[in-house]
Amino acid sequence: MAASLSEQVYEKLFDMIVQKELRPGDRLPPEKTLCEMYSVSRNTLRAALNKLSALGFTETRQGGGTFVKAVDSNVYLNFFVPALLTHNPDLLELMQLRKAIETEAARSAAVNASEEDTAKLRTTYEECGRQAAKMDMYALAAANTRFHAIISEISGNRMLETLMRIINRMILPEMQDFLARQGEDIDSNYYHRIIMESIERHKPDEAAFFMDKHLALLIDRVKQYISAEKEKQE
Amino acid sequence: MAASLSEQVYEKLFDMIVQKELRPGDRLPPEKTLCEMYSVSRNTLRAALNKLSALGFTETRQGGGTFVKAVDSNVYLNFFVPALLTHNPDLLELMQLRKAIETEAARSAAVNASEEDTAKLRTTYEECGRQAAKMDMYALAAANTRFHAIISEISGNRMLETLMRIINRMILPEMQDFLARQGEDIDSNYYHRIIMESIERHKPDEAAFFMDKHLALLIDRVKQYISAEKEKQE
DNA sequence: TTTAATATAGTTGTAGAACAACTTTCCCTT
DNA sequence: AAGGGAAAGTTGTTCTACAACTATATTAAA
Repeated sequence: MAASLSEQVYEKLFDMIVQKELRPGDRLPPEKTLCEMYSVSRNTLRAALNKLSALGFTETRQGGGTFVKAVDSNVYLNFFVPALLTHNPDLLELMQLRKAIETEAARSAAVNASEEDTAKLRTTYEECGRQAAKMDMYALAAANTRFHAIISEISGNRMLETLMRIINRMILPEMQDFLARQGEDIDSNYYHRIIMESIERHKPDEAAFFMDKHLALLIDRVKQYISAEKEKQE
Repeated sequence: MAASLSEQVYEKLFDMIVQKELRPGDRLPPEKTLCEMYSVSRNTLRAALNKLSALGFTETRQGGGTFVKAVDSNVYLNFFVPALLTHNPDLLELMQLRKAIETEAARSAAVNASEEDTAKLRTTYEECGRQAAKMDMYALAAANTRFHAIISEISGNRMLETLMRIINRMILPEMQDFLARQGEDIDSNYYHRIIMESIERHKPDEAAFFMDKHLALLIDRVKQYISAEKEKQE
């Protein structure tokens, strides 16, 4: 079950990009040259380049050349939107992934947080309180998301931060609907406070523990909500 | 700034899939027919099909045809990968992400593990022991990776599992080098055992706790190793 | 009749040549 | 030195041909 030729060429170019032999901004050799390098026809080679650019690794300009792209994750979010239309994303799996990442992020945040960081976090925490008081569930969900996003920023780990941004964007609409129908969201405020305080007091294990509990509870609520919806339909 | 022809064709086919005119499992018309439908050459059409399949919407079998794929969460990971790879993560950030995901995976694994699962896990655990005894550090690293991969499989969360696969692929070469220079790896065996036993006894919090400690220790070791290397260079 | 092997037609993968569309480079004119 | 324009270079598209693989239909055997 050998992979197709174009797939093999794709893998090679992919590896070169991943291994930083080709860096963002670099221009790939012209197609003719690449054809000779890999001993394939131009059709085959172009299929490989096509895949690279479809996945966002490269960008091709007619007459100009093919360039390695420096990707910011937001570009990919645009691709998500249509993808979401074709499939109800498994919300629970996503939320579990989120729990994994945020728990670790909270731990690191408690280690790294500066005065500035905690001030920003507290501001957003208070914003959440205001929106909750106003009972504006959509604004509340957005503020909650910001609160969590800030923690992942403070963590200082760009990978955690980027993944969180992506996951949040995927989850947010559904969470907003969920919250709007629930009508209220009391516990979040409590947990947010003790998570924030743990971070302020530089207590990594505490922060991680509360974050884990906070999100586990949220997942349970969503589970209950989903199964209640199912019963309603029967 | 008109989009290229192949891009236009891609958009049309994409819309048909999103709008459910083409449903998962459906076979697209043969390329010849599609060429006539859109009045483009086969190369151009194939560029469009290529993009669809690169993004995971379709699957093409040589001689068989092109079929619409049932989009599952793994599709989203196609978008994660570039974001992950081009962010130039350093090893420590990756390992922290790994710690986050594996800790959560261990927790779920302890909930879900069947008899079969734990048997498989134990087999791999023993394999690790054999390689350690033989002092074959490269084989040991590979076996260790399998051990962890199995846990993420048992978790039952496809997102965790796939992310782990990706991360492991990125980390493995560096971990092999690290282990080879360290010369030995005693603690892993101890932690693997208690993690495995926690999963066998269906103790989620225990499994998570030990996994977290196991990987935190590993990260510390790598940190020491890196700073020692730096000193050596001065 | 059913089944299995085989031939046939249909479909995708790869190759190569040719030209169109667009960009970059270089040279010439001013 | 600056601007304009020709020339060379590069990617986009078309066309033809064949290889590699699959699905279907036909035929022969049980």
